[in-house]
Amino acid sequence: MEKGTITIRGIFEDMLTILNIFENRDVLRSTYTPDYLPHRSDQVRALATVLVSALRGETPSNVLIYGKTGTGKTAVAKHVGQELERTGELYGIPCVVIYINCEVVDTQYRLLASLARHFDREVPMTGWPTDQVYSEFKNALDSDKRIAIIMLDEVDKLTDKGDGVLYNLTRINSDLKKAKVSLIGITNDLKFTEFLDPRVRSSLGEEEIIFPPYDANQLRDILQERAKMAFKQGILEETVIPLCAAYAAQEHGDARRALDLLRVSGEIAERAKSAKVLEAHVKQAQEKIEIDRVVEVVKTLPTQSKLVLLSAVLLCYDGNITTGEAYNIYKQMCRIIGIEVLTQRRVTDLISELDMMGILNATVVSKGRYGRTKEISLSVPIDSTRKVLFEDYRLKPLEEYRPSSQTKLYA
DNA sequence: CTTCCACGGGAACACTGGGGTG
DNA sequence: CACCCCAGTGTTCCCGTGGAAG
Repeated sequence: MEKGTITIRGIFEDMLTILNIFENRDVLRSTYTPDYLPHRSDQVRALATVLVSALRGETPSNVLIYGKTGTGKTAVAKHVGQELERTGELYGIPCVVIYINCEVVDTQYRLLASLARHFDREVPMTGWPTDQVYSEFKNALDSDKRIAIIMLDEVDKLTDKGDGVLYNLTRINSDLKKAKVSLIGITNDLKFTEFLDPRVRSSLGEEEIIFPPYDANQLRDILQERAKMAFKQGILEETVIPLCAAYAAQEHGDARRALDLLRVSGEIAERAKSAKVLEAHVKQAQEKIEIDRVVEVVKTLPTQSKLVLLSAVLLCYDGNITTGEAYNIYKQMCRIIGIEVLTQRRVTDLISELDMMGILNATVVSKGRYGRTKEISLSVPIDSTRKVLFEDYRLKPLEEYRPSSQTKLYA
């Protein structure tokens, strides 16, 4: 950055003269739902085929939708849902589509509560017994003749006790006099059903729709489609879109990722005052996205997890880390900054969580006579992680801390 | 075959933030 | 108001278990 000698005068003119390469940047955001979904007509048709019976006054089968992230599950489901409601209105058949994202609403109570609130029933955030909320919802729903489609996005995120609600919901039809319910579960966890109560599994999975990942060609089509709306004419170098598509195809064909990449590439080009978006910008964007992701995740970690991560960071300089060593360092650091020390049991859980988030890599290794441990390695850039960790004021005192070698197992 | 260490499942508990009731 | 009920969450405690070095 320059020193504080910038001239204020003219600064805005300067900024405004930057070529605005975007026509409409929001088109590239993940919140934007396009009207046209390339390469998904099979899935749209499949879902519509199931739901059409609602318009004939029958209860549609429950549906389970599988597919990795960014394969268009949510977009398709919402789209078909809207279309169903619209058509229902046209024909005078009351269809209600309720969309719930279980990543936010992730407990039975909250799920039932938000369903009830959808029918304008007042339910407190907490406090009631669950069955009371359940019957509140049931009564509200049953007050009229209608068909309700409940879409549960990311059902797998419903925590362990979640299958209790699912079980109730799949059986709710026998309790209802006038209304009918059918469920649409959306998940990106292919093994989700293995975990489920068999009764729920068979009922929820009456119909299954698979969303395969996009290949590079399909991603290119999608990007092309959006780029037309997002950028001004002739701004993109020809290789940009294929490159974005190729990168994203490597990451399990995630369309969201591809769009992000394209948008960030554009933003980088814009900031570099380039008249065109070049291949190099895409490469920069790829790195930036990865780093941003890590920084964001690490920053929002709870203190204890940060501490555990920090001990891994400090240890990773001398090769592989085992839980035992990491735990010792962790303990010392807790004492230094006066934070309560968690049990080893808990710490292994925290490590597993970090593993899940892709910050660490932990694999169980058996060292024969010397027992069994998890071998930990960092899977993120060390230095930026360190930096982010020390941004937390509670960890600040540890900046000088060096793990003492007395913790080595063999004396 | 033994031995050793941490893994990881499950139960139990403490605590939080809310409600209803007398 | 005091008191008990409830769901949810984070934690500790207890314990059976894996598996290769010795």
